[in-house]
Amino acid sequence: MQYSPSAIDQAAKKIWSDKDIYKVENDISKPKHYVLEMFPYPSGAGLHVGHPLGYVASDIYARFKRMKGFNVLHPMGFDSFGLPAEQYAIETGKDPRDTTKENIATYKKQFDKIGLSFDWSREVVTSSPEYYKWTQWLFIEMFNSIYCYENQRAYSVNVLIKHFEEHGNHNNTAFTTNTVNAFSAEEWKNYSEKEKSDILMNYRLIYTSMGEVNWCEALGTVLANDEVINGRSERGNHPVVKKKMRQWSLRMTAYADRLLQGLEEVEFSNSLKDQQRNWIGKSMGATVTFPLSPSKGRGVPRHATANPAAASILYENAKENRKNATEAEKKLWNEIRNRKLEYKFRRQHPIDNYIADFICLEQKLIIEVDGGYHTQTKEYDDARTAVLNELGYRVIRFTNEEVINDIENVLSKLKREFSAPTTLLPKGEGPGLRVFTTRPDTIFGATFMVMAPEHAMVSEIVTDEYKTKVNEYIAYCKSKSDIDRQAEKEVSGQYTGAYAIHPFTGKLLPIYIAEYVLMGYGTGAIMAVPAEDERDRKFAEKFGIEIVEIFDKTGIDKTEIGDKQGILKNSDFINGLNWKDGFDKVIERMEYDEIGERKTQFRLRDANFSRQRYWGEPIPILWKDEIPIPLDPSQLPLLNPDVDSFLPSKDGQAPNARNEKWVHEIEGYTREVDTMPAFAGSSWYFLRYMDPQNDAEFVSKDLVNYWGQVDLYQGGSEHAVGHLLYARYFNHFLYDRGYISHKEPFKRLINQGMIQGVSAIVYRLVVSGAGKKGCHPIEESDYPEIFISHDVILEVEKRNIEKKYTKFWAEIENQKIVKFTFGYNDVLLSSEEDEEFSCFLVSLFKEFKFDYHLFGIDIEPNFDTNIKSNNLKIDFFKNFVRTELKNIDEFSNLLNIRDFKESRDAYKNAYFIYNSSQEFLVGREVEKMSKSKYNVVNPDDVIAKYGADCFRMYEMFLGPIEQSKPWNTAGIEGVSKFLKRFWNLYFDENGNSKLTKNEATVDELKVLHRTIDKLAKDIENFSFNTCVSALMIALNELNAQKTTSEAILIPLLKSICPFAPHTAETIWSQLGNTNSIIVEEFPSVDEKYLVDDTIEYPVSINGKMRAKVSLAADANEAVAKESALSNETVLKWLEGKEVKKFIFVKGRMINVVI
RNA sequence: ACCUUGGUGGUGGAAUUGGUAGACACGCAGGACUUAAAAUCCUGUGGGCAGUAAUGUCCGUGCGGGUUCAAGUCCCGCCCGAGGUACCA
Repeated sequence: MQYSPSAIDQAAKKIWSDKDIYKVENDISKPKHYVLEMFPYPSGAGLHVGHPLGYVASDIYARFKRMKGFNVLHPMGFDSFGLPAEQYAIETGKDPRDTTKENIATYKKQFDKIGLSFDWSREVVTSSPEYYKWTQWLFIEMFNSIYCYENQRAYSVNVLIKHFEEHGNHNNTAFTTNTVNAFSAEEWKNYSEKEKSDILMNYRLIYTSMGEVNWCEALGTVLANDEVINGRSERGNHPVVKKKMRQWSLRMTAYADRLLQGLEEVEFSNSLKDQQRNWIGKSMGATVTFPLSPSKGRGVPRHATANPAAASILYENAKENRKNATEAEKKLWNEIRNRKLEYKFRRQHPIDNYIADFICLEQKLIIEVDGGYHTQTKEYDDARTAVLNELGYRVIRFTNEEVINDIENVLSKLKREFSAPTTLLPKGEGPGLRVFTTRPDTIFGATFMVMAPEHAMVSEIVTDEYKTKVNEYIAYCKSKSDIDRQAEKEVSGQYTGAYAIHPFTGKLLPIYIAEYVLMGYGTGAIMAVPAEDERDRKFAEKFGIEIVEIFDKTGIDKTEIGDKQGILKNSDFINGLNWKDGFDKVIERMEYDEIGERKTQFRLRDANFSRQRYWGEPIPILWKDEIPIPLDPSQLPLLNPDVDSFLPSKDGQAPNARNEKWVHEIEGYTREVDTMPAFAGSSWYFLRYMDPQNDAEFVSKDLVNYWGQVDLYQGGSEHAVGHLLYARYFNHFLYDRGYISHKEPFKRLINQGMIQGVSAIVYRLVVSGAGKKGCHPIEESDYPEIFISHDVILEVEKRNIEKKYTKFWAEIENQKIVKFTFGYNDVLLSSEEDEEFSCFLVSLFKEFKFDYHLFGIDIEPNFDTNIKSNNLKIDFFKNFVRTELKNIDEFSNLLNIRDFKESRDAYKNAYFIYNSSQEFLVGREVEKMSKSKYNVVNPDDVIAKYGADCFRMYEMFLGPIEQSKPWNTAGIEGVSKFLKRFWNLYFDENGNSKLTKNEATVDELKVLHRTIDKLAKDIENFSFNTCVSALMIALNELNAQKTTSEAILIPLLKSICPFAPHTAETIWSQLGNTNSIIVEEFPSVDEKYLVDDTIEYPVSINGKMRAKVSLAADANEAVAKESALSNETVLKWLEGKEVKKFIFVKGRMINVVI
């Protein structure tokens, strides 16, 4: 047989399919090894060259392990629910069930072309009912589970219900982040079904709550973050707003600590662990409440209700009273302390000139217990009540007997009082501004407060004077995504006119709103410490706010100055302490003063588990009277209903609502119409591969015990915090509920870098409005598309000071652009240099006949008019579209305008701004290869030309697996030549075997065993590029030695098998073997060929390599010194100098210091 | 902005983890074979300077400092690219 990649591929594949070589048996007598790829989404564009990088790598690993005697599970399947298929369905009306099937078929064909050793009998597809039946079952399991924070594990919700029935919610250890009113067992029993359901909803691991979504009114649908650009929809440029909707959520916060601890027992890279740790974001700190001040005068902390003149005496008396509490007082205190009645009570609390027995400040409710220690007259009591009422307090009295004999009645009376309306508190005495800080020790450096612009309290505290400005600023922030807000380089913010009061110093701290504070983190407000925080400092500098230094950093090495160093100063009672001691002391004081408390905060949020989409698992819930009831598992799977369109229903509900018959299929109930997110199915699929056809369980216990953890999980680092955390959470949950026997799903994880695409970027000019104050957005359809050649953009960019601006305003006068405003900086153009560009803009406007109305400018359409006061806003740099690579010339980056116009309807009438050579260039950007970015390169063509093995080895040869790099076929010829020469090592030009029984020489054996040794080590380390190099080196050396010995070439053939299985298999069978080489044993290393008798030592002078000396491998330092110092070159360097130091590292090098 | 990660010849990358920088391959240049081309094979190939040459010598791993006998590798401070930032998967 002649060398021919396609013939080799076919021959090998025939042998494998005849033998069904990849079928994996559950043979528990063999040691197992589970090698898994991250679940691919079967995109309509088919597999691209980026995917196989990881697949080939783990295929090599799996084949290697198999040849090493392991029973290797190496399955593949498809994460086939998701947005792209749905989007395609909306656009074309095609059923995603069909398109998904087609896409999967394409993928499988492509996988097989590459020669990946998957056992397709174990294929798992998330969108198949046989699979999602179990995803739905899991939903119900989680819905019916709660998490006990004391025992750190999940239980059935029945455990909690039983607890409620026996004890109410006293000593309830179920995890929740909500506040739940106290109730007794008796009360629980009397609650309605709805009330019970609502209470349990606080604890279920899957629960409903209100959550925010990106709502696009024009499209009538919820958009993914991906689909929103600058506050507008990617499709159609329509406005997008945040809207509250009822959502299902996954209570991941319950597992925050477990997910953190679990990282200790897995072999992930440190960087990946760091990413997860940072994502979970456990931080220790404190919440502090800063009282608010009215805009004029001073407010006081809410609990400081005593008459200031008498305060110190009153506090002393109160303390005394607490010590001498009566029996009734003690009993009542026991029942109401620690928020047992939801609200906080204080006892013996001074108010004005009195001391109340018990007081709830939130409710302005005072409880007096009569007949106790202080026996006043009725007149006195009445007078006192009158005064308290005057101050806005309600007073409720109980007798000693009532409390002692009928406490239940007392408590229920109290609860009734809570529901009575309370008057709103005046400004400055309100609930205060609550902040979370990880650095309570810096509290004396706090000189201002910053709230997120969307903080609910902003509207309450803003003074009339600042209302307009604050609203303008809020509108500005609304148009930006959280990411954009944080990425903003320019500091911005707006003063509200209000002040908070520093709880220790009483100083007034101005309250700002600013985009850099996000509502989603902590409490949505911060105490700003400009001395210690970079962003706070910048803010303070910009707004001229005082910066109080609080750390004395003298004596600390400049290079080491960082956070948490130095000794506290200007900090009252913590002066002279280090940060940690200050930290503890401040918290201690805050807790005593009841203005704050120690708090552990997680950044991790509960995961949203609802999608208002069609193409996902229907949520197996029925609603009856606002109560969600899970389906009985026997009714699963709940299939995706047929719908007349994949768009949302008329009232904005998920598409499933369109099929009303389905929604009301079961009488008296309404079906949940939301579906699950894509991560539902992909968070547990690795368990299903063990037992893919089991219809009775999601996986049998025996099989999960045998296959256990995934030994090697391979996938992209883009899944570091999403998929990997969800999957770990699901696995921990299943472990807790006793379904599987291991907590962590993935033992070892290798991150593959991405093969990136090089997208073609067509820049677009967006003219969006007019007016000095802000711009009035106009719809995309109001004017035609305008595209600009990339080099023109670069030209504009070059003239800008700030490199990354996104906006500029142009003022136009006498047909010339006279002034540009970039962001906040004015840039005056020197007329000469910018003549050309001015002209381009003017001609642009002429091209459009400059219809001002078109641009939303209300002004005479006359160029000679002075229109200085009206500004156009033109966005360049974040406005671009990507185009298919076939529309451009890969080398010159010229756009084929005709093809481009054809590619979308919207571009048919587009305008193009050329460069001075009348050319139109696209920009190129290296980014993730993805269908949506039109930068996909398909592997099929490569395989057709070079064969599967060449493709496999070339992908490996590109570089380290974990590194990302753009796809480039430049070096593929080298690998192709290698394979051909490798074939020619075994066969002459007539296709006859060249192998002989010649005895191998020592040199040949050295080459062989060093290669095998290198391969075995590098495969374990997932370093495949060096494996390919090693094989190339081996071939070069064996060719030079004209090796024909079987003793060398047969082991070599086996060692290349994991990398180039088609070539190895075909050579193997051509040599007359009838079994498959895949089941042969990987050759082992003979250590004796790895060592050399002599070593060539490099000799350095002062660290620079100057000479070489050959020494026996066991030479000692004395021998080395003698040899080195007598070397000619070394002597030349030594001339006139003495040897100060001689360094000898055995087996490595020699360094002579002179 | 934050978290993670990377930056080495014209290009992809190697470097036993602190010890000969540029393995292996592409590309390029020159040569052999050929009427010619392709394919194949051979030689050279980081840059500067000196030399006819062998060779010698200086510089050189994004930039600026530092530690060390010795730094691509460790430390400090920057610059740039990529991934993620919770509904792409």
